[in-house]
Amino acid sequence: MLLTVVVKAKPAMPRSGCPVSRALEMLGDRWSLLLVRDMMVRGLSTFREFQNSGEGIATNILSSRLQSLEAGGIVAAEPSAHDGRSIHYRLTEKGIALAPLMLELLIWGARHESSDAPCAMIDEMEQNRAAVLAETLRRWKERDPTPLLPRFAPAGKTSNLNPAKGKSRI
Amino acid sequence: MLLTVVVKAKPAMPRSGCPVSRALEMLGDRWSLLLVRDMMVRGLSTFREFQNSGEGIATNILSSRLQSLEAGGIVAAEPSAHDGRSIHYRLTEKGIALAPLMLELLIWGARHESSDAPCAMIDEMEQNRAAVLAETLRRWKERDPTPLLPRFAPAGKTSNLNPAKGKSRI
DNA sequence: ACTCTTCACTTGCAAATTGCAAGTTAACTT
DNA sequence: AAGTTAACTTGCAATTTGCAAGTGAAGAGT
Repeated sequence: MLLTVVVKAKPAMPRSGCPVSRALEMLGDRWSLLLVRDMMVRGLSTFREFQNSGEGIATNILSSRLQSLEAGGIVAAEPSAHDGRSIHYRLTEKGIALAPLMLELLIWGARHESSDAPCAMIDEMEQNRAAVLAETLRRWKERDPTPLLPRFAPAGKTSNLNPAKGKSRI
Repeated sequence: MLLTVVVKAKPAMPRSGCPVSRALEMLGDRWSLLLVRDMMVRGLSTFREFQNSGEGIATNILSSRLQSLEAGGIVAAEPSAHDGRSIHYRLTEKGIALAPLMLELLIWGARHESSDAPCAMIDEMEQNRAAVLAETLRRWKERDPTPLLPRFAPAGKTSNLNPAKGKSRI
């Protein structure tokens, strides 16, 4: 049948052996890290959820990115137990290992580009990096889909990070 | 004269207010962070140096990316004092603030993608994040162009990070 | 059992971006 | 004064992206 899988344009060039360059080969585009974010901090896992995630990714691009992330060992796809149509994409260990990077990206973005993230939340995360990462890892391990962060666009509710009232002492 | 500066395709879409998304609008491509890396840890600063940096960026793309980074306030261009042709690109505060992100990217890349970075070096950086970042900041402030990291491709020499023999106690 | 949705993708195509090679201009060097 | 170098443009072909409209299999509703 000779299936032709055209995933994410890796058109020859082996680039340099610099780890930064290698990492960017996989993640250096507009969408890949956004999908990782959706899985990591917003608890999304299906095609449909990513599609409605709010950034307006085209379905063909979404499909292509999911494939390249899977090919790169960052996400794993598993069929849903309750719905034969549905597929759940989940971060692998390699994928969840992007958490520190994601956190720094988030902090930098909030500090230096205009964003809807409240300053207090960013302050808190910046001062409790380890706790945030621990909580992120916990969610991943326990398959806890509760969003760690709100969506920031549609006047969402506040974060789950503040230990004030929440049950989890992060 | 109506100069038309076509910088880096930001073609309308205001995306979401998520800080991660905003950060990726500026940095989410194959080249931008590579240029930041060149400036941050390899001490490069001129067009020519970036061009010969080893990743094979095309000159028109390089030009376009430098413009977008400048427009985004991440780098600043200043004419060379000694050579009227030459322009030095230097990270701004906003740019050097990407250091933690860059470090995590480097660590992740080295750990999870094949790279030429020696494990010992990565171990060291991972355990001394704060020191590495402090040294990076110092270099930036003092305009010290000595590479913090080697080029990893052409069998370069080892890092400047190891305090064993180096003068700087990081 | 039959129809209507929903889910996860494809496909076709136009528009935008990228990469390559070949200029161009002003500033050194000899 | 001629040649070289730095920093870019320009033209154009090859990719890649984005949009709209399918497709096929699995569930839901009746």
